[in-house]
Amino acid sequence: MPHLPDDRTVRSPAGPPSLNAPAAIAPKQRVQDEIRRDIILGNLAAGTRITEAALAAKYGISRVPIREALRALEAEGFVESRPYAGSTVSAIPVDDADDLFAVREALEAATARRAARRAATQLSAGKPEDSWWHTRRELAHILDAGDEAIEQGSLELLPELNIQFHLGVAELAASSSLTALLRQIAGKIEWLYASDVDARGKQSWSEHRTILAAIDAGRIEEAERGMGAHVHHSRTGYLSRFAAGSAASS
Amino acid sequence: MPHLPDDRTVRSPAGPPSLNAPAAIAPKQRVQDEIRRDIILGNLAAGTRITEAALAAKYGISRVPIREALRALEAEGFVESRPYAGSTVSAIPVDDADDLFAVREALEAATARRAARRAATQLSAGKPEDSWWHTRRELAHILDAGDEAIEQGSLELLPELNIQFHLGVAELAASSSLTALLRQIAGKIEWLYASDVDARGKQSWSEHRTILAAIDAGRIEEAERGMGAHVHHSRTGYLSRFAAGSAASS
DNA sequence: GGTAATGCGATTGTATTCAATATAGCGAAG
DNA sequence: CTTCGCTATATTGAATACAATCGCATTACC
Repeated sequence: MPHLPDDRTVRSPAGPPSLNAPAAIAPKQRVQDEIRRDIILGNLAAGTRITEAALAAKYGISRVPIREALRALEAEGFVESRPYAGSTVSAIPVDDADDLFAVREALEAATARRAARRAATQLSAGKPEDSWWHTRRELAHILDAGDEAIEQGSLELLPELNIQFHLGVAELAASSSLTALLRQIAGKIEWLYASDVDARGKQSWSEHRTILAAIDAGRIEEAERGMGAHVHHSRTGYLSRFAAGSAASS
Repeated sequence: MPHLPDDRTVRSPAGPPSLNAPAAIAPKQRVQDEIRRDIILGNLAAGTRITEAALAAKYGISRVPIREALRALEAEGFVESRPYAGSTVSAIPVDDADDLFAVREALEAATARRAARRAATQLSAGKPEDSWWHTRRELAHILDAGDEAIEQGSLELLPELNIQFHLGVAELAASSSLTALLRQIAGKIEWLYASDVDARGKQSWSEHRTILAAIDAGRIEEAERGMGAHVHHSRTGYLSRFAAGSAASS
């Protein structure tokens, strides 16, 4: 964790507790993200036994938030738990890669279409909701950040930005069900791709602006087809690179 | 602890504590299922504010397992929580119905294909794993129970059996990722269908045997197409019945 | 010597208690 | 009369303490 130089056990004694932004994320959320990150990056190998006490000691908090984080990660499919038997790190779903991409293709095409339809509605009404503008602004920032990361050669930032972009589109679609599904799948995709961080995404990042433009203009069909093709490119790219023995047959 | 109607400290005085089946399900799991059931059946209306203390009092347990159950339900999309602001029952995802069915179609076609491919492998190897036989036997029971329920006119059993069948097929596919996704979607579909329990499934139940036969025989393509068509029938049936204003366009 | 019962340690599940935060209600100023 | 600010209470988040359960090693017994 090189980017956390400050001691995180310090209780932020100075400075306002929270102005308007909930900047101080809850410890539960923090450890959840941290553990998931460790799993995705391979710091926690599949099958590793996880004890709550060890995590509690590691992060300096009690077991209660650790438990909730583990339950959330269990729901996300990163750990598996049995009553009174503890939790273990799940196996990387490499066998499911092709199917996960297939589901994601249908899912993201749906979110893009919904987002474009909502944008068209907002445009015709002339009175966009501010939540729409908020998400739209975030997406612009994400696209800029990705371009800058590519220019500066810091490609390690792309995977996270990629997820944020796709989740942002799901936000524009204003469908909590689809967003939740995408979040679950995106985690797995990220997990699959983690070992090939560099070669990924750079070529497909530019497609994001095209997709977002179609959404903005309310071109429903174009947004749907564009997103479907985008995910499909990612799928074929992954399969050609890793040659997963999954069903490319028939 | 003002009053404890039933004495939960009693330790099942008669009978062995647990033979081989973990019959005594954990309270956490029990309340989770109970709350989800209440939400699906409409006993808890959308937008209802849920307080942990009330649930703890209702079920006679402390807040800790209640919290974990709520977190799990949050991950499943049935409740929404904000830090320090409590949880509320989510809205029925009626607007997402069409998209959910679309995703489910891709998902279940994938699980059916995987299941059939696995069956073909097991057949050619001549040495099926016992986990496969276990799930396969459960599926037979489920199909029989469904037929019997239809004969006896107790259609209220069909929705649960329907979910169990589809989850069973996912089990045959031996993909925890896809199973988790299907479980999440199935809950939503069940939620959507809850108001129309009777008219549902009876006509499509017979398709299950055809699909399972294709899986058993290892006819991969037939299984995939059969399951896809099956889900598609369900989709059009739902849309024609409820006429959701979702995108039937293009 | 092998097998099954049993005690022990480790770990998870639950209860209780305290701290942090948000929301509702009230009062005062404009 | 409206609106802004503040306090008061209710509710969630976290920490500590206790109980229940599982796995394993030891040991008694056949």
